[in-house]
Amino acid sequence: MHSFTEENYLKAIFKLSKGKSEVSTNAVAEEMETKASSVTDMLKRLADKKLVNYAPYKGVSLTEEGKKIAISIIRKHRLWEVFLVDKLDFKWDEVHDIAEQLEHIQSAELVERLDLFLENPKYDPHGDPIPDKDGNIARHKELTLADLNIRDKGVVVGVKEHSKSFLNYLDQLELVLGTVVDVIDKVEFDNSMTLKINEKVDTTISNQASKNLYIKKIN
Amino acid sequence: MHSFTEENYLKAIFKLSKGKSEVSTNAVAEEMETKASSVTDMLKRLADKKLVNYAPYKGVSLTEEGKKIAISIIRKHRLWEVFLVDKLDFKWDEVHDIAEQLEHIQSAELVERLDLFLENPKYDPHGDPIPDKDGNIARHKELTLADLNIRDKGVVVGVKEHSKSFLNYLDQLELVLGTVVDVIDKVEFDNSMTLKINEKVDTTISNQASKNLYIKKIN
DNA sequence: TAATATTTTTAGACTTATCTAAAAATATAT
DNA sequence: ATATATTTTTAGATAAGTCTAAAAATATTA
Repeated sequence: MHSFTEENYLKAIFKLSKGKSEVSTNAVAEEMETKASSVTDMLKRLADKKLVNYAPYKGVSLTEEGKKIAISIIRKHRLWEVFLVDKLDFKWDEVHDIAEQLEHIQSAELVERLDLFLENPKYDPHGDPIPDKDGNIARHKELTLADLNIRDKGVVVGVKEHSKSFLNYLDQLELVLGTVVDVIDKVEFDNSMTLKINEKVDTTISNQASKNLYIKKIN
Repeated sequence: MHSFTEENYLKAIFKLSKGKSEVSTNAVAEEMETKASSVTDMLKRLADKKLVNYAPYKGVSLTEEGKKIAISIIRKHRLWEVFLVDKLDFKWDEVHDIAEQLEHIQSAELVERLDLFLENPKYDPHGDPIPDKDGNIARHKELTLADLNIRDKGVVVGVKEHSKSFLNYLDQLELVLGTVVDVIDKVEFDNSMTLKINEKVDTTISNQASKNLYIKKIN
C-alpha cells in the first residue's frame, strides 16, 4: 500500500491538475505546505512507483494508477464528510480536518457499506460531487452567483471556497445549500450584489463572495 | 501528538499489564510482532515522553498519562466496532482490522458525537466493555461457560478470544451474544460440554471453546 | 557457584520523509 | 543575447522506526 504522505501528494497533484497537463514542483510545495526540495524527493519516489510521470524541470502529472488512487481518496473524503454532517450533526465548516484523516482508512468494503448507509449521496456537504465506485466524477456546473444578472433567480448548489470563515459567513446569511436567491441589484463598479435570500431580507454581498458560490439557475 | 506506532505500543503494554505490574521487552515484541531491539528503542522514546516507566532490564509499565492514552484508544476502537456492526452491518469477525485503523483518528468531538449517535453503548460487538469518556472501564465478569455445571443456565455476554476462526465457529453454533445456553452434560475427562442452545439442538463443545466464552448465569 | 541458557540492550545500518544551503537549469528583461 | 532573477534539483543532515549481529545482563541448572 501507499503511505498517507504519498496519498496526500497524489491528491494535491490531482487538485492542481485542473486544466493544466503538468503541475510545477513549486505549486505542489505550496499546496502541501512543504519545501520544493522535499517535493522533488517525493516526486522521484512516486515516479519509481509509476504513480506519476516526472522528468526533472519538466513538472509532474498523474499516471492512470495515480489518478485512480487520488480519486478514491477524494471519494472517501467526501463520503465521510456526508457521514459527519448527516449522521453526527457536525456543521459543514467543522468536517474538513476529520475527513482529512478518515480518507486514508483502507477498506474497500467499508467505503461501499458507508456509501450504502448514507444512501449513495451524489454530493458532499459543500456541494462537491462524490466520485462513484469506478472513479467517475460528475463535473461541477461552473455557473456562480456572480454570473447571474438582475432579476435572475437561482439555488445555491455548492461552494468553491471551503475556508471556515467563508462557510461561517454563509451560515450567518442563511446562504447555504438549497437556499433560493433572487438578484435584486448588481453594482457595475465592484460587481457587488443585493440579494433576496429565501424570500426574506435583502442582503448585499461582494463579488469575492458571489463568485465562490455555485448556482443552479431557476425560472 | 503521538504517532500511530507509539499509540500501538501503549495499547500493547496496557493489554499485557493485566495482573502484572511490569511487562517484559520480549512480551511487547511478541504482541507488536517486532524484534526486541526495536522495542527497546521505542521504550526509551516513550520513557523520554513520560508515557512509560522504563529501566533497562527491569521491564516497562505505563505512567498515568500513558494509561490515559491507551484507554482512549481502546474506547475509540470499541465504539468504531459498534458502528461497523450496528450501522454498517459488518459481522463481528470482520471489524477488527478496520477498527484498528479508525482508533487512531484524532478528534475528541468526533468520539463524543459517535458515542451519542450509537446511543452510548456499554459493550462492543464482542462483549468487551467500552471505557467511558473519563477512562473508567467496567470490569469484565470473569465467569466463563467452562465454570458452569450440569443443569446451570446462562447467557453469552462476551468472548475472550477474538480470532476469526473462533468467531466463525460460534456463528455456526448460533452461540452469539445474548444466546441462552443450558449445560446438559459435562465430561470430567476433558471438560467438554454438551449444551442446549436457544432451547434447540444439543451441541458438544470443547473446554478450549467454553473457557473463551463469558457467561452471565441465570436461574 | 560456576557454567550455560535466555533475555535484553547496544552498535551500526537501512528506509521514509523532512529540512537548509548550494548548484544547476530555465525564464525574464534590458 | 547576455545578465539577472526565478525555479528546480542536488548534497548532506536529521528524526522516527525498523532490522541484524554482537555484547551485556539476568536467570537457570547442574
